[in-house]
Amino acid sequence: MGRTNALKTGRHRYQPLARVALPIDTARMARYLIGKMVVRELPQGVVSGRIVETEAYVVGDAAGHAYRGMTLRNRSLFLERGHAYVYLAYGSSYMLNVSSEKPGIGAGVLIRALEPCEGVPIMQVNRGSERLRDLARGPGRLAQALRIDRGFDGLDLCHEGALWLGRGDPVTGEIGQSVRIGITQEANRVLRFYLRGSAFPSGPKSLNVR
DNA sequence: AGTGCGATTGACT
DNA sequence: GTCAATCGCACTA
Repeated sequence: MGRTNALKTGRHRYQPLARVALPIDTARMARYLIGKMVVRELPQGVVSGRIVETEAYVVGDAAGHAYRGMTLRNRSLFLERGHAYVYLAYGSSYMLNVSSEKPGIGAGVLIRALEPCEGVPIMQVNRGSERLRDLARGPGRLAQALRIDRGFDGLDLCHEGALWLGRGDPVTGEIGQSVRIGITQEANRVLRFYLRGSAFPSGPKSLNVR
């Protein structure tokens, strides 16, 4: 922290991600997003976190929500890369995804965990939890900490606003990979990415070794 | 109109 | 480690 003055903008430490810099390939995008920032601007202040865990839901993936074609719920997955797809899982947890392919092609990256950076006290209020490690470890917790819901579905995340993606500090550690969490279809595909050695990714230890 | 099912979480043994 | 809550959505009729 602190050596990123070259990236500084008027209001924030980080510039938004440039869409042209996003890989047009879902698995590569999932890896690319490790180390980037999710920034949420709330009335109380800015809340942000560094992405430490993602999962790719690729083209033709039976586990992906776009697999059976476009519906009212999943249509944001078909937007140009860099748009939010937010849905409600299990009736209680919102999931933040980033669309990842060309317009009309449905695929996305699930943001599964953040290392909290700015606005930790706000996250603690939003989550009703004090523990730093639990604030955004898991996709549902992440959305709760940042107050993300279906209202953000379809938002372009490549511009500063209520919710956007920022360039992070360069990733120094290794990026690990594993099978994805919580799915039954295509369960053997290695499409989960995480920052090795970080305390903030979700998942059992057994998945966080490679 | 009815049915079944999760890209999870938190509580509990 | 196990397990149930919870509800929007897709699917069938």
